[in-house]
Amino acid sequence: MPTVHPPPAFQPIVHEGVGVPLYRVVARRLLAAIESGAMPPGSVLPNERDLASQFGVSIGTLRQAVGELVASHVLLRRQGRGTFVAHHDAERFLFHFFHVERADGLREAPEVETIRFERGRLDDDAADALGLRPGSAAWRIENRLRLQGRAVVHDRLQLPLSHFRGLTAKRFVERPSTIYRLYQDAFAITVLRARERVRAVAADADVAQALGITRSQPVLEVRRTALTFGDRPVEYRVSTVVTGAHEYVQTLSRH
Amino acid sequence: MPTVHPPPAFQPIVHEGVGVPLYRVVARRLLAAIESGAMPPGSVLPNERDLASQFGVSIGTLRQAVGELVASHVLLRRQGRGTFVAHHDAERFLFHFFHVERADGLREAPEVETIRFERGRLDDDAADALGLRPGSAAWRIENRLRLQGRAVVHDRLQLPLSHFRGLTAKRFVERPSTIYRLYQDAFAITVLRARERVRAVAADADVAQALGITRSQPVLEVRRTALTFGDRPVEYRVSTVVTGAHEYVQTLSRH
DNA sequence: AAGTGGTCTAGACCACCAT
DNA sequence: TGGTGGTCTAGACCACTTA
Repeated sequence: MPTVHPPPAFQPIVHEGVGVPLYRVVARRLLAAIESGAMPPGSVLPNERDLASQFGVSIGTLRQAVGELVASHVLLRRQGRGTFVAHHDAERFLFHFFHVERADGLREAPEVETIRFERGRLDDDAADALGLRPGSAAWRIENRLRLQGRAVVHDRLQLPLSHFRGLTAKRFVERPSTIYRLYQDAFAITVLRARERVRAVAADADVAQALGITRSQPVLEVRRTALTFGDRPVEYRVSTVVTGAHEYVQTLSRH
Repeated sequence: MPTVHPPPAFQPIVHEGVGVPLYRVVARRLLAAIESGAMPPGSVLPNERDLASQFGVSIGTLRQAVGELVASHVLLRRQGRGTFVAHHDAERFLFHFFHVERADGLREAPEVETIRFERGRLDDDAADALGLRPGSAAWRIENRLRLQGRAVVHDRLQLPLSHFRGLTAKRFVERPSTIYRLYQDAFAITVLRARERVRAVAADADVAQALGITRSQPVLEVRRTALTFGDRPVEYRVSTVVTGAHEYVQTLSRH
């Protein structure tokens, strides 16, 4: 039997206009192969010598191209093992996309409990963030996240139906791993990064009930737009965080 | 006349234990020269060929060392001009350390107005963040920041006296550029990055008065620890942000 | 032992910038 | 025009992983 994902054979690079560095052309070719599904998340790339000769470039140039994609978390290098197309897992989610931790610095993956799942329409904010028309068909999902057994975060997700056709409550709830991993495995959508805008607001009745807090208590409201390749938005969510025992954490300027 | 900052001559690298890559040894040497003051912020490095031969390494290895320091914002490369020791300016501050912008995405540098400047003592939080004893002598400073003429942020800074000896209200207020630039020029302290922890709280009387808002209105409280070389903490500040017209913004996972 | 990525060399030539 | 960093080559050898 053939392997499930035969690595594509890359054609030598010819000229591709002046001013564009060769390594960037190579990086774009690799990215295109990943986006097209020819090299799915988790799959291994041909080794660097082979790749370099397929592209007709030196190994140094090939490494510079791969290095760019590693820096943007599209690829993952593991010495002695190979280079892999990055995929979502609990660790990556925790590190890159979940920025709530206990006041004393303890980080842990949240327990997610889905409290609402229905077909609906994008509200104005979501439509704006996703670049779609308000009222477009969408999944509307609410989750409650617990840390150390305590309800700390309330999430309202809006997913455009056009990207997530065929999603069901059952598939959503019974996913084997994180939500972003589900996007990736079931819909070939890879979340690479996200923009977040944070405000302080008074908890509304909905959130207060879901999190068991007093109405009008100050809470963080985090509005996130998740992006895939080419910075195309694929998910809009509003997270409400009860701060006090837990906090929203950022390290500025690491890059 | 001699130039103000003659670039130090670097000695060839001999062995430096196994397992440590050569380029990392070179990077540490450069960093040490910067930390020691031999290459002050804004100064230009010798060109890459010369540096490589001083260290006795190939230009590729030298470039890899410099590349690491550029990635961590210690150095700055400008093609055709040279490699420079990074220094703080309004642009860098805005980009790396000021994450408040108008709800519609407009970013602008804040107008800073100092409303309190006095000698005092570190409180428990600041002492903990700075790794010093509570009650250590410190400068305590309060600023009000305006955006588009509107008071949006209230800052409470605590600076350990030991690092900022000789600071005066006059020097602080009449600094020619940003606060971090003052740290750098007057105290040889370069802020490289910062950790921030964000909570939603009700505005206290102090803050409400300074920002002209109602007491108990939900506001963001951002507690920042600013770090220099070796992740040594040098400043602790609590910023209170009125969100609504303005927001706290983050882009996750760029790196 | 075989295969992978990681480090390092000793160049050549290009693109950009100041003068 | 001369100097800078940026790109690219064609290797050699090292360190790590797996079998």
